[in-house]
Amino acid sequence: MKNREVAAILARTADMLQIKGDNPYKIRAYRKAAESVYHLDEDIAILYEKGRLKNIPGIGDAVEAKIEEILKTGSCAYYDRLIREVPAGLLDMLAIPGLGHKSVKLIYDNLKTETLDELGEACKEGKIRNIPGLGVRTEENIIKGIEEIKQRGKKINLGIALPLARELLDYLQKSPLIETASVTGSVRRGKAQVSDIDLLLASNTPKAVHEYIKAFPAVSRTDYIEPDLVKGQLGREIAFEAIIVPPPDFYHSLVWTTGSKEHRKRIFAGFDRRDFEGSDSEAEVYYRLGMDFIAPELRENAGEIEAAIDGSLPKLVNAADIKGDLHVHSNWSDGSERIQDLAAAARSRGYQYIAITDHSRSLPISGGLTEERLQAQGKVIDALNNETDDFHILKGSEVDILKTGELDFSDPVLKDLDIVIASVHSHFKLEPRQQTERIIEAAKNENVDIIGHLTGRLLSRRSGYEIAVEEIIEVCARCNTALEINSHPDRLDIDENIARTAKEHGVKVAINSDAHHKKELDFINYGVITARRGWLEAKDILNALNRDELR
DNA sequence: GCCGTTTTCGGCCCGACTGTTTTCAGTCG
Repeated sequence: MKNREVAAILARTADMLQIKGDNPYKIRAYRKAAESVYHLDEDIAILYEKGRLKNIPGIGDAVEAKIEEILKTGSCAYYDRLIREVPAGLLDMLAIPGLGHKSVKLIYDNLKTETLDELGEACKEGKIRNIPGLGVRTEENIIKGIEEIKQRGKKINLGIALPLARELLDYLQKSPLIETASVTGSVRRGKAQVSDIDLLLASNTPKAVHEYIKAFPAVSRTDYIEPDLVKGQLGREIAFEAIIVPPPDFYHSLVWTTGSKEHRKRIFAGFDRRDFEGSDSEAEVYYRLGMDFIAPELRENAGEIEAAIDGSLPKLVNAADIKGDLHVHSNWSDGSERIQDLAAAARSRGYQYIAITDHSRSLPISGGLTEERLQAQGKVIDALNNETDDFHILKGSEVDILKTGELDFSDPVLKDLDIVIASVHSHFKLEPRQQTERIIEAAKNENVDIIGHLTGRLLSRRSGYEIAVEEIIEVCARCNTALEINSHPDRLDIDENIARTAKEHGVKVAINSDAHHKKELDFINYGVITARRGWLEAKDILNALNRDELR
């Protein structure tokens, strides 16, 4: 049982209690406990064995007992009882934007609709508008929300898929039955969302490999087996495929299965599988194809084949090129760690600098800083910087772009900071023209260095706001304002396409973690993958600069 | 249900928008 799964049970407990209309503070307690468990640095099972669960903030006697039960049995009686009281479909309804726990309960009490489909039907029959407190707009909103959910399908964010794929890969690589193994498919190409996890294995004993795969603890089901293929499920909802090939075919198959389909179709046209037998690397496969090695992230038939033939592929940015993180939240706003602890974590990653960029005052839920507190924070940072020469904490802010395009701090205050990220956190539904102007206004401010999460998309939850991206990029190019690749796996915003456009216009890109916990500094890897998919090189990246160059 | 450098009981981040109302509850960030 992983931290993530324990956290999910606690979070669903909170959801069900909320639908039932239980004590709001109890609900918040469960949410907080779920958050804490999710962000633990250590394995919760190990903490439990050491008897240290109660050291976790937000976990007291009651939740401790439940976690103990969950670790031992996979669930707990309290949770099971709630499941019987609250139909699972009601939790799905919470994914509809604008529909919260109260409305879900209200609709259920009146109509007894238990699933998304039933709810959709009720809307179409005009039954929602008859419920006191709800109206036609709510009805329309629900229909739209359900459509969006259906359209998204069952895609998984890379942030979930990649760690799982690596875990399974680790396990497979330990087996003497398997000569070589790799993650492959869309996960290997680093797509922000994938539909399944694919692995490629080289082995002469596929049958024994089947048994070995089935024995992996996270494999919950194997439902399709052929001599060279195992299809199944990891955990409760993630599909995987393990493709088994004879060792001499491995690298050809790796190129083949990594895809994309369009890339594969074009490069292998006119070739035969036998042309690649015995290749000892992917580079050799590409060599036999008459072109340079193409990094997996580029294999989308977006010009990479031509570039590989004429030797003009970009030298893609690597994680090792990143010299610091320019977007991190401390416990001065909604982060959970002290500035010095974040700095220590960044330093141990080999960074030269970190920027503390807490929220500004207009975002009260996040504990946004007033100008006075921002100045006080600056003094704390000065003092920390005085203690060391080989690492630097930059004074920054993630300042809110207000509805008008004005910023949440005055220019003199911003001018004093080392780095300013301007981001939209409110009024997502402005007219496209107004929304575009609003961001352009911020990008033009000479104190703004970076525009944060440009489109505001949240993968699987919310599309970005409607803006004229290219127009904003042109302004950024003129005003020397950078764009952010927000590396949070729920955002990956800007995406690879916008990143590539930015590069073409000469706009620098900052790859930022937006960490709220020191552990989340690791998110940067997803940002690097996205940058690579956008053809970016180290010279395009703001925080690939050394500390002195950056300043 | 958690927590405590005045508390083992009585507190527990907040402000704005939306859609429903006709003064406000629900949702969001």
